[in-house]
Amino acid sequence: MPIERRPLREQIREELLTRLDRGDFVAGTDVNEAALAAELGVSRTPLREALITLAGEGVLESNQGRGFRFAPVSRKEFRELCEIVAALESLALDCSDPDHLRRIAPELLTMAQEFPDRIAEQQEIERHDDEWHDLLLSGCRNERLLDLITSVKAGMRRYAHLLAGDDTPLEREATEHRLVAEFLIAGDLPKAAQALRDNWVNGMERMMSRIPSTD
Amino acid sequence: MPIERRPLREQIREELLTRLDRGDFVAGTDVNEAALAAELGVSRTPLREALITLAGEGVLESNQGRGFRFAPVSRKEFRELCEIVAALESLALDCSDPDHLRRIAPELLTMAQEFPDRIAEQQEIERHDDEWHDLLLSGCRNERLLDLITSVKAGMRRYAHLLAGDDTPLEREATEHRLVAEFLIAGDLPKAAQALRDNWVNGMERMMSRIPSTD
DNA sequence: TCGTGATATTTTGTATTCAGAATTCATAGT
DNA sequence: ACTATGAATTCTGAATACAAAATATCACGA
Repeated sequence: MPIERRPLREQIREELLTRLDRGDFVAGTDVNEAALAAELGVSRTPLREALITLAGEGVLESNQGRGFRFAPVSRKEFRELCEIVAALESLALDCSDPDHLRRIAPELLTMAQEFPDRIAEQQEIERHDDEWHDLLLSGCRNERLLDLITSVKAGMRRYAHLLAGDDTPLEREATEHRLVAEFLIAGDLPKAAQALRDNWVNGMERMMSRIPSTD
Repeated sequence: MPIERRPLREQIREELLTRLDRGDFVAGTDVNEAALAAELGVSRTPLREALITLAGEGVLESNQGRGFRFAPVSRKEFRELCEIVAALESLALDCSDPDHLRRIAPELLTMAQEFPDRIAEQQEIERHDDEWHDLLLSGCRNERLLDLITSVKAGMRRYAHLLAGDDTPLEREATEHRLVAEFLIAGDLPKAAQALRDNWVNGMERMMSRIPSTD
């Protein structure tokens, strides 16, 4: 087996994203490069490279002379991101091999049904949801699109911890996933794509109230 | 007036993109950081920051230990990018204020009609096309989406110089722009969005033959 | 002639240093 | 008491230095 060797900047980026998921960072606050670098046990150089990457993904903002800060959250931006991901995942479905979709549809249905319990940890729920979406898009032949979706979703991670601890979304999520899977089994791609978009729109509406209304 | 002060990495990024437009770089070749930094008159640090940004936009690829290289072009990827931009611009139209669209529609029509002559320089044609699209999206309220479109289009610049010197696309381009504008004047958003998508699809098909078929 | 391995050179990835901008703090003047 | 001014400090942006990895060079032997 090949042992893992990737640039520090990528490892740092991932570490920062998982910390973001945990809600370790407060939106709107600025990054102290020296302190963060020391905490991570790296120098400022690869840290800054990771910060620049994250800024490109919308996780951070940068201002000349005053460094980086975690981009503030807002309902407006969250709505914007959901609209974008909905359109992109819908497109990904269009770019997928219909045969492949039919083949994985049963698996998607199973996953939707065995949706984790509401007592499950937030992290577990998110992991399960991610896996479902990953499987859904596994047949997409547009590689650039998959990369783009990953990148945009990184920008959404700032909102992850705001959702934590809400019950109602769960069964709703499961229901919609089931719906998408059933349409795929029936071979009705347009309906599946529509249901997928609805999933994002509803998810958005559901979470909206938990986001500070700074706008 | 406030004098312009932006980070070196951004200026470098732009310089590299304009050189890309000119076809100065050969796709698939790797970047020599020291040489390029010297040529630009900067140190490797901000250059690398720019390279990392461009890698995030798909202009470059990076491999552990062997630095950056200009991402190879392929018909497959070009098709993928066109599909993405078509979907995103179409979405941007959906996110736009209908009143604003009606208001700018005449201007869009005018611009489509006074499309630059075929003897105009390639650079001029591209500038005109960009301006048209910028105006079209000027009413989009989804700011994140606009940023994303800009970013994806940066990734497409690698293909810009491959198109240079082709005549036929010109009037076709103008026709489609006119079509979109006319639908907007008529207030028929869905048709306009469809025409816009067609513009990208047709543009893609037209250019396809000029891209080396490495895939 | 081709391949193999040791050595030299180049180039990247990361750390460190330096200069200048932004911020903070204290002090003087109103 | 409050504002303005300037020094001190902190932090970023950029340059330089260094270590490790990759590549090139070359000698040697099958």
